[in-house]
Amino acid sequence: MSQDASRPRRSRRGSGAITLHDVAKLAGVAPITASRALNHPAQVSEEVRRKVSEAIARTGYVPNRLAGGLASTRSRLVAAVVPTITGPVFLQTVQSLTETLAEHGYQLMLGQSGYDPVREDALLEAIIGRRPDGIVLTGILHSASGRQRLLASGIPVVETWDLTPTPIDMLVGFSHVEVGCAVARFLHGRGRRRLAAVAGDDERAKRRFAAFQAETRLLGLAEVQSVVVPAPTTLRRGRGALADLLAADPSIDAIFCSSDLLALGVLTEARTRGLSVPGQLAVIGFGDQAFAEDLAPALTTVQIQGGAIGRQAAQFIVDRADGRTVEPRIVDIGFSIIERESA
Amino acid sequence: MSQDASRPRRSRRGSGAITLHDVAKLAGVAPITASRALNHPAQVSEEVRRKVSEAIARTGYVPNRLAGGLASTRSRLVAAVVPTITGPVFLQTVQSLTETLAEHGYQLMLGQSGYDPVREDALLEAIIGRRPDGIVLTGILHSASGRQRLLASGIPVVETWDLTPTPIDMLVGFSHVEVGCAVARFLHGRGRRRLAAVAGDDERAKRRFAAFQAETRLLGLAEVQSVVVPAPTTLRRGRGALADLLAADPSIDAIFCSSDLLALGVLTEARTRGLSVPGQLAVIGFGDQAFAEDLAPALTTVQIQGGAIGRQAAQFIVDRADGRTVEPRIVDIGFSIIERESA
DNA sequence: ATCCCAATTGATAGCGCTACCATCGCCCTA
DNA sequence: TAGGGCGATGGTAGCGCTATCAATTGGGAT
Repeated sequence: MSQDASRPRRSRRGSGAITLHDVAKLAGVAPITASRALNHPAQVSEEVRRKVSEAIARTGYVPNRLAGGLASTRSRLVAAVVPTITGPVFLQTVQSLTETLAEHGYQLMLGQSGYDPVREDALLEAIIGRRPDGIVLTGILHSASGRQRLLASGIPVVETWDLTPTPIDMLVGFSHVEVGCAVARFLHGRGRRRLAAVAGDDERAKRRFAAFQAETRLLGLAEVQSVVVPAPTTLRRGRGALADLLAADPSIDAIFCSSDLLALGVLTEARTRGLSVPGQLAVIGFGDQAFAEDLAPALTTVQIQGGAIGRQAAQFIVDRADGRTVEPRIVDIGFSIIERESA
Repeated sequence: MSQDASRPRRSRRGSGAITLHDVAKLAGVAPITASRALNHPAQVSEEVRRKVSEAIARTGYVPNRLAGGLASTRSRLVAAVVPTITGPVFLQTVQSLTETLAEHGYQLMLGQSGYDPVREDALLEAIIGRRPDGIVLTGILHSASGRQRLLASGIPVVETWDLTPTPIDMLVGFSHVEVGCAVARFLHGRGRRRLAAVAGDDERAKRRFAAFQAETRLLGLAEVQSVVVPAPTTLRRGRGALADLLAADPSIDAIFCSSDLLALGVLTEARTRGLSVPGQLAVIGFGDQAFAEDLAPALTTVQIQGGAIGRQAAQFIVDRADGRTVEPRIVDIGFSIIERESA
């Protein structure tokens, strides 16, 4: 009787929500048994499972994953970092990443690194503080200090959309160098001799461009005309780029664009100038956005399986979280040139 | 001496990472003081602040937000739900949402509801389980049971991209009905008399279309020709839609498209058919995507300040989290018709 | 000197959950 | 019958942090 007489010294805080204890009480089992019924159903009897799920249905209980994560050191949260979500390039990857993770009970945290290294650092801190079970980096060249922090955090990291010999941890991507070479050879094979390029000013686009240029030289063609446009690549930049390119050298007969949107800009500008594509000018894009195949002329472009990248990245993280060893840790997803009408 | 002699009965688990206790010890203060130095710096002396930040720098400590969230019932996590991230419509909103939240120390969790109500329910459960400080719903008509769950969770909810008299909680959007009416009047004012529409089959697009149709009748014009295209709206659908529309009635002189991408499809198809825009056909889009202004002809379209929606939604949630009362809880962000060349 | 108040700092006790170990039957082997 | 092994359940003790209250100090005000 007296055990209850003295009011608790401090007031309870808590959210007031239904907890696992409430469910357990209602089901007539110990809290830990209720926990097992949810997380390791094979370990409890059929009857317990039934009673617990009944109690959950009756109470509308939703497990507190913060508490679960804290106790088990598994947050079931995965962070994805993109430069900016409005760039359409990584969307497919983010989408399939989200979906694949959801299938395994993981939730995606989205971070935008923007173009500011200070923000990038703050973002990393915010992410690591949430103790995600994995971090997916897409299209970002992180600072050395960021790399250091990621390493120190011990969180599985998947870098994507690139291929480097020394990944932080795991990697799924493709070779931008090979893309550049392949496009140069492709255009050459189509009889084009005066190649030009519109390159975004991000690291990867530059690498594609450099390889494109190198391969062009190897093929004994004229020096590549080029313009570099600041990120993000837009239709407008594409229009402007063609204008600049033409002003510098009206004889160009092919253009490799750093993105499909840029290519659409080039196509648009070419049309307004009465330049026929592919007759006078071949145009090839990069990304194979959904709209590419339905343009007039249909856009020839480099296709990257963005969805496959996301799925593989998710798989990497799930495997790692389940304690499986991930081998090999580098997956080259490849690319292909989709021949349509524009080149 | 003996206090240390008996080993702890059970092995420690823990992540092995630096904790606030380690930092506090190094700084020579109590853990709670170190906590305050971080979270309520005004409450501690200059010296403590200095010692603690020094200890943090030396150890590379990153606070565990799961633990913090559990203890304070404030996760500093905000969930955003979009139908699919690959639809470009909400990107601007998601971007500004992420950014604004980041400025206030919040992180965004992204969920895709897809088109499957079962997944929607699972998503809601995953979200609520994380105890976010707010949930932003964009462009989704959630099931009644979902609405119920959100209400029961007590988490602040912001619905966006729409205007309903009975929001779950807070709302920032605009009237799709007004958009439909305004576009009809706009086209009428431009001398168009045989209006047509390409509508996506989501709830909002249908409402815009219905209003467009109603207003057309009010203006005494001919019945609106229309096609409904399944989500997601793509360039291809736009091309097909124009073909269908023309087949049904070659005399149409204006088309209201449910998205800019659809409009681009219509523009593309019109061009391949030698139909002049805006001469023979006026085209008006919806969304004012970045590319709209640089098309040839530049696309006349309905502009929605997606970024403003995201910012306002973030503000709502931050205000609520800070205990401020949010009033009014409904914000009409409006829209405007951007006149360019296509209509 | 006495009291009061504010400013600092600290001790305590959880937040809601799960890892770890212990316990309890029960059946099987010897 | 004793011992061993296994499956199911429970008790305990935290995960790393912060809300709450308590204690201490150092001035003013009286």
